[in-house]
Amino acid sequence: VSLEDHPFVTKLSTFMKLSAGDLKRLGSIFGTEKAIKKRKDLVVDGEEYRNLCLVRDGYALRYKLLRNGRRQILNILLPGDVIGFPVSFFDRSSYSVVALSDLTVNVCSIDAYVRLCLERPQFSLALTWLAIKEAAIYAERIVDIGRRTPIERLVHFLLELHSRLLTIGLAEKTTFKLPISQEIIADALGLSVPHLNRVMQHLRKEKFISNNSRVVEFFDIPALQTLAHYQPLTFTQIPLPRSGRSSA
Amino acid sequence: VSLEDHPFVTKLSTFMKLSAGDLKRLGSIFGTEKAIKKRKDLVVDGEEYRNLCLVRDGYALRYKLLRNGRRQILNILLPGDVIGFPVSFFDRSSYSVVALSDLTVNVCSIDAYVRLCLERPQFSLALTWLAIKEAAIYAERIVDIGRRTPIERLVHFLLELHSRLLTIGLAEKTTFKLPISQEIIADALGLSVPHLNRVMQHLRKEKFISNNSRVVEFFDIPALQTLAHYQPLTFTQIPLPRSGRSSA
DNA sequence: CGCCCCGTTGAAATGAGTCAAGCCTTGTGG
DNA sequence: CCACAAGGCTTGACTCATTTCAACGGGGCG
Repeated sequence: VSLEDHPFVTKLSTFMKLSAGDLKRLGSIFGTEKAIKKRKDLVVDGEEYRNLCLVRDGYALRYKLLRNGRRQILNILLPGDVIGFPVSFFDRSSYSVVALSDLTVNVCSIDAYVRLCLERPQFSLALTWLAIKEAAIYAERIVDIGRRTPIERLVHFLLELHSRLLTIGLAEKTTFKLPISQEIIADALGLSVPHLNRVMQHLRKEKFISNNSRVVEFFDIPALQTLAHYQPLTFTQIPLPRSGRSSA
Repeated sequence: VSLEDHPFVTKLSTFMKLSAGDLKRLGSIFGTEKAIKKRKDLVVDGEEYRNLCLVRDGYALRYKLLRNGRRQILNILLPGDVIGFPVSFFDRSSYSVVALSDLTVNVCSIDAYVRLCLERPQFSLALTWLAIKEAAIYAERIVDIGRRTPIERLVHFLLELHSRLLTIGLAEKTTFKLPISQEIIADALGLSVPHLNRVMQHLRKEKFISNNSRVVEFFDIPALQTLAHYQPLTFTQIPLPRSGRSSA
């Protein structure tokens, strides 16, 4: 199976070079493509899960449900993201993942990936970089929820989503499709649905954004970035030696 | 320099085996031990930082300061933790790190560590595991701040800190030294200081914990775990082949 | 001895949640 | 093709948890 056009590869390419041989090995591990139906649970809180699972197409949700029925959404998984962060590295999951839309994914066990890493260490570094990126996204969410006002929070969330969609080619410069309901945004930002709704209306009224039928448009990105204290971050390249020591 | 008794090594040992040769190579990279004064900035928001830096002794704080003067604390860095997550992997930092106490650290550049990884891939996997652990801590913090009540939040925070201190041998079964002020806890949990104070008093009054001169004692850990929805997590071992392929 | 940090307390103000209802849109089945 | 159902969006009124602001006390450190 060829992975060249896989959004995961697109993401990897932003911080490392992949040789044809690398791609082939990746393909040999992530060969099987799997279709998942909307609403299907991929990971269940409390159960064991030990795979890397790459989203090729569609959206998913990583979340935790508390006893009192409250839900906190940790992240929205886009094409190229890894289902299995961070749960595959613990004896059992503490989060759930559910498909938001119909999904196609490529699955590979942790064990198989580790074997690949021992053979080609750059893949292990790639995994580190991805885990770090995940941590960085979470860190910004903490700041969002902990100390930013609801308006700032929402804007920050939208800017981040836009930026992530851009890197996998699923957004325009000032516009993108927002594939999620307000309930989901509220649960991601630690707000109630009515309040989120009012904040959204405020943003529309003040002409910061428009938002019709799940398409968001930013009217003044620099202003929004300032408002939300948004700092676009660029990854460093993995500092691999320039020699061909790791080619096929 | 010998690292055998370094809390970082203690942490690594919980999920991988380190040969004598591994330790020696690690020592060759993290050789220099550095003393840092209390209150000294280690990482500054907006500047470049590109080191792994291991805390051997003392405490530090990773935080972000917003324009309006609000501060969100991302994590409290304990002995064995890595200063440089996640900022060393981006072109410039978006967080600051400051020493909470006098500190001794071992520093190593990212480049040097990556060279080590290419030579011994298991170190690269170790870094992945650590990054994942960091992400998992952040994830729980998101749930804390987003959807747990202030009491749950505080208890969860204390349990987690206790568990982290236990793995590096700095806590007793039901007791530990809490090296931080209420202002810091408040900024970590997204609460105001007066309110955190009242929540703390509540916990004491209800005989859940005692807390004198920065020593915390838990009276009924299972009850506290239930109260806070706390799920202790155990890391999986890195699934390295049992053969000695990676020995010195 | 005095200062400063830290913990503590109180009163008042408010932002955000809750509950409940209505409407609009989308998808679906007859 | 229409009718209905279901989910998602919007609105309002009310409540109260939490913040804010301000002041005080104690204890350790210089």
